Order: sequence, then structure tokens, then C-alpha cells
Amino acid sequence: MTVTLADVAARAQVSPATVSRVLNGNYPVAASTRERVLKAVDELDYVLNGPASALAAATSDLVGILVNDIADPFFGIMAGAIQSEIGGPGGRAGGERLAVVCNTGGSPERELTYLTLLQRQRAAAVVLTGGAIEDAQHKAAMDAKLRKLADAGTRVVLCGRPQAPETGAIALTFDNRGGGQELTEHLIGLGHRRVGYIAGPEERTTTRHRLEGHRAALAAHGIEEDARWTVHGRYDRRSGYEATLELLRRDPSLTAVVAANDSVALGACAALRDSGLRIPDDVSVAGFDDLPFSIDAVPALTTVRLPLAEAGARAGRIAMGREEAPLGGVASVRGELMVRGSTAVPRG
Amino acid sequence: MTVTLADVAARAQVSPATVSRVLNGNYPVAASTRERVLKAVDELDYVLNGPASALAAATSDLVGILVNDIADPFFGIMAGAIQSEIGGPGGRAGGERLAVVCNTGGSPERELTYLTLLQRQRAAAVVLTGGAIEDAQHKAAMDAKLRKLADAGTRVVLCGRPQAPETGAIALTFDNRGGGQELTEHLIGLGHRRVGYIAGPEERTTTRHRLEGHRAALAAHGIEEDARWTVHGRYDRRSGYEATLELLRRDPSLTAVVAANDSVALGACAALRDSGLRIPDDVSVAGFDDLPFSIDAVPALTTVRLPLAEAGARAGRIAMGREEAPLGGVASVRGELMVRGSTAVPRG
DNA sequence: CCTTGTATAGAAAGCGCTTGCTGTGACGTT
DNA sequence: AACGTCACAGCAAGCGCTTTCTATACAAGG
Repeated sequence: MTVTLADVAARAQVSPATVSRVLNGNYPVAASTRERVLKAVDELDYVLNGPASALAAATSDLVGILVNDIADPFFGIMAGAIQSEIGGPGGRAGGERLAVVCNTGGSPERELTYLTLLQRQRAAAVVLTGGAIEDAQHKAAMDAKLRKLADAGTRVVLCGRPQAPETGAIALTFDNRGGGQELTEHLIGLGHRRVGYIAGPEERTTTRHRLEGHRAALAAHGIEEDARWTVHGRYDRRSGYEATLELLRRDPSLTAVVAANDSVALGACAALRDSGLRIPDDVSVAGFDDLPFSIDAVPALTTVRLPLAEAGARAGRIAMGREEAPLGGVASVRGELMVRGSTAVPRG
Repeated sequence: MTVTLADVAARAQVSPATVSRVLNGNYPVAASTRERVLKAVDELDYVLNGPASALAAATSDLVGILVNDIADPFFGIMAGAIQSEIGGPGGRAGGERLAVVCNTGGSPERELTYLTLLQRQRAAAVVLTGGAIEDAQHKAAMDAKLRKLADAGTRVVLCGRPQAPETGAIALTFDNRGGGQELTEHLIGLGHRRVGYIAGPEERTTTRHRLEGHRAALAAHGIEEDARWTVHGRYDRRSGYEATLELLRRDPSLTAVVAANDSVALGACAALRDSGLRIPDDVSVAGFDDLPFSIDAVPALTTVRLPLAEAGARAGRIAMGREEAPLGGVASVRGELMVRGSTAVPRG
């Protein structure tokens, strides 16, 4: 039915071993023989059986990329960059590897299950993107899993996720704390004193770090934070809209709102507008990430640019062993404050 | 070194066959035996060897999803929806399948190579999203490949891509032509007569269909189209910005600009604003797709909503054999005109 | 009590490929 | 002229699992 190596061998009048060697090109084969084999491959339209070869060679060409939400450009951009370096067809890399993007939807169970699935497939490497979930039990399970993957020879790289020591994983972390701090300092510098903060889901490291940066900035300037000024939500527009209304309800005198990310910030802008407030005249708004659409908001969003594509590319290269891991296995990637029209001196 | 089925069998004091049957659960095994096996699996921390099992069973649990640009929410949303139905861990489906998203970057070669890679992995199903490339040679190669995949038992589903008859693929196509027509008719209805059009890349079906709809609308109302009114570009913001400047240069009297998609429309808005024109007072702007950020543009974008998530979910279900294919193997999915603030009656 | 049926477990033959080791001529070396 | 050396090519042993077929045990039927 389906064409096998043996069929090709028969047609080219060589042994299966020779065909395999031609295809893998890691063993000397006479040019004439090679040609004959290639011709047979072509004529028979032969396609290697991946599972069989993975089994025999005890390695696979699968590389897994875990993302929280594939519909979110934050992850899409990173995934695209990682993939471009992984090789995949047309990538810069040589060997053809199948980069697979797995969407965890932010669920801890899915995250683990995907790792098991990748382990099952004997993936060559795994890149985990985005913040981690701060649940002791889940973290322990994840770390154990990562450790096991690493031990089995799978290269594990974290991109935008805090290091997990003892797991053998290499981490490229984003300096969310520093970025958050810089952003709030910018607002304070403009004269804002009553700043609302729309945080992401509580149990995520990204959320916590950004919020810590924000608070550090407030503290550094002797501003006492009001508990009413922080609201938690999801990392999406809708959540930003609702949270902003809540903030306004709690304290209508806020002069600025800092959002957990750009999508949330857009939601915040919409809520403010719908409440009859002008940006930045009445309230300044700031986001985080600097996703492509942020510059198109009106006014354009002040935010912290994270070099998602660069970090992803680097993570991909490290995963492929084409770039050395940073010293100590961790590198912190800094964000850059982008001051635009959505923030200004508070009125009055 | 690594734990194998045989190790589990030894520990549970049963034959490998029995362990396999417990794990696959498609053959009667006494409850007590099953428990013993499960215990051994747990104690040894056994993980099935994917390639081996795929080889032996001649099937794999991989499902491929091809997208043009993973960083573009248009594809991200579809991919996410497809994946949620494919199963993957936590998906609605039962069996655990590995849904893999492959980023072609819009390149024909990559598209083909990815299909070969998936064929090599003996993927259970493949979903192709987004428009196809209109190159006769490439199309022939693709069709042949799809045919081969289908023949090998891989279910092939096209989502938002025109049907490829004779390939055995099931298609869910978007009514880009109808949507384009409706959109332009809306503008004509408002009184616009000089409408610029920023099309996508020439060789894509999506581009052509949307443009055809636009022209059909013009023709239906007896408006003679000026060749200067159409500019081709990429499906991104940047391209929209540049194309708009070009359109303004060619004919400053345009009263409306229709963009190939929402990202392009945002770029167009930026270019108009930078040129000192107000939207919609001076020029109306319309997009296509209704991606989440479109509503946050100021003014909110008039566009055609494509039910990306619904279509993706359906494609996923069909790929999994959990929903019947539409009659004739093709179903056209309609878009819905969303009239918002970016379009208005032309001045003067 | 023996036959037939039913439920469950095992033996073993692959699935299609890779690779260590073993030839086998053709050359170059003393 | 005898003998290493090389460059290739083939043999055959798996890789770890699935699955068909067969074996066993026990219950029910005649």
C-alpha cells in the first residue's frame, strides 16, 4: 500500500541501509548510488515514516512551543519568532524540524498534559512562553516534569517566564518588575499621585512582578497606596473595561490608570471614554508590552515595549543549540518605556 | 535507562500485551489486573513512547493546523478555536491529541514542506486556514499533496480557504466576495463615489475575492472604477499606511478608503490622520474581519465580521470526525457588516 | 461428566526505520 | 608481490509498541 524504504531500496537496487543513509546523509555513499536512490525516491513519491525513524533513531524532530493564548499577539509574536529559528521548513536552521505550538489556554492541567504529550513524542526541545502559575503544587509538578524532560535529553527553554532552578531549564525572563516601576515612575514624574492599577490574574508571576514594580515606584516616591486602587482581572480588553469602571466607582479622583497589558489598556480607554472622560486630559492611561496595535490607539498608548520577537528568536536558537545559553542559565530581558500620547500631566 | 512497556509489565507481573491493553482501554482486562498495571505505571512514572506506538498502530495522534501568520490574531483566533475542538489536553474531545500549529509565513514552499512533514508524521488530520496562493504550479502541487494525505487516511479540512475539488478535502470557505460587496455597497449607500481600495497581496484568493466584491458593488451602481483607486500591499498595518499615502497622492479627492483587512485599515487611519484628514468627516475608512481591536479604534472601525472562532471550531470538529461534513464538501460562511463610526456620509 | 461458550491473558509476529559490524573490491605501500 | 587501507555497501539486530491468534480457566448447558 504505502511505499516504504524497502520499496525504494528494491527499485534502486540497493539495500535499505543505503537508502536510509542517503536520506540522512551522515555516511559516505557513492555519488552514483545516491543519485539512483534519489531517483527512486522521487519516482515512488516516497515519504519517510516519521514514527518509525524516530523509534529507530531514538530521537524526533519535534519541537514544542507552549503558549497561554494563541489568539493573543503577545504569544503569537513570540511563537512566530521561536518557530522561525527552530527551523521548520524554510527557517534559518538546516534540518527540518516540526515546530508545534501548543495552546494551554492558561490552564495548569493542560500545561502539564501538553508536556507529557511532548515527552511522549520524545520532543527534541520545548519552549515555554509567558508567565508561570504561582501555585506551589502545580509548580512542583511542572518542575518535576521539566526536570524529567531535561534528563531525557529534551532541551527546555523558558521565554518570558521565571527561572525554575534545579530543572535544568534555560530561562530568558522579562524584567516585568523593572518595566512596571519605570512606567509608574513616568506617571509620578508627570505629577500623578492617585494612580489606579488594573492587574492581571492573581496567580501569575507576570502579574505579580508588574504590580511589584508599580508599588516599588509608588513607595520610592513616598506615595501611600490606597487598596482601592488595585483591581485584578484577566489579560483582555473586556476585563480592562470592567475593571476601569470599578476603579472609577471606587475613586473618581484617579488621574491615571496603569493596565496589566495593552489589551487591558484599550479596554480601559474605552471605559473612560464611555464615562465621558478624555485621555489624557482627564485621565492618563498606560499599557504594557507595546503590541503592534498600541500605536494605533487614539491617543497612542504609553507602554513598555518588550522585545518579544528578539527574545523569542533567541529562545529558539538556544533551544536548537545554535546559541549558547546565558551564564547561569538565566538572562533578564529589559523592556523599554515608550512614552506616547495617552499619558500627560494631570489637570489641575 | 528509560522505562518501557516491558518494565511495567514485569513489575505488574503481566505480559506487555496486557499493559498495552490497559493503556489503550479497548480490550477487556480484569479490574484487578488493570489496577495492578496502573499502579506499576504510576510507580515507574512510565510515559508511553509515542513514535513506537504510532509505528505499531499505524496511526498517530497528531493534528496539524497550518496558518499563514501566527502573530496575526486573524489566524490566532481560528487556530485557538480549532485546537479547542481537536481535543488536545482539556479540549472537549476525549482522546488526547497533539494539535500542532505550523506557521507558514505565507510562503508556498513552507506550506508544502509542512504538509510533507505532517504526512511523514502520519498526522490524523490537517486543517489549513486562510487564503490560498493563486499560482497554478503551486496549486497543483498542493492539490496533489492534499490528495495524497487524504488517500493515506488523513482528514483534510480547509478553513477560510477555497475548496480544492478532487482533493478529498472538506472546505469551510468565507464569503469574502459577498462581504466585500456589502461593505462597498454600504459606502455607496452613504453617498460615496470615489472609493480607494487597499488590496492584499495579488496572488491570494482572499485578496481577489474581496476585491471582486468591491468591484461588483461599484459596477452594480454604475460607478466606473478608476485604476488609480486600487493599490496592492501586504496584510499589515505598515502596508496600509503606505498604501493610503499613495492613494492620496494619486487622487486627493477620495472620500472613502476600503482596506483589505482591519490591520491595514488601522494603518490607513494613521496615514489619514498624519495627513491632516479627519475620519470619517473627511474620509471614511472600512476594514474587514472585525478583529477584537477594531472596536477600539477611534472612531471604531466599520468592518465585516467573520465568525472566525465559530468557523474554526466547526473545522476542528469536522477534522475530528465529530461533525458531519457539509453537503458537497463545501460550506460558505457569511460575514456580517458591522457599521461603526469610521464611515459616514461624505462631506460636501 | 463432557461439550461449548465466555472472559481474560500471553506468545509472537511484525510496524518501518537506523546503525554497528562485517564484508569486498580497488588502491597505495613497503 | 603480499598486505594494510579506504571507501562503500549489505546484514541483521533491534527500537518499543500493537494486535492477531492461541491458550487457559471457569461457568453454563446437555
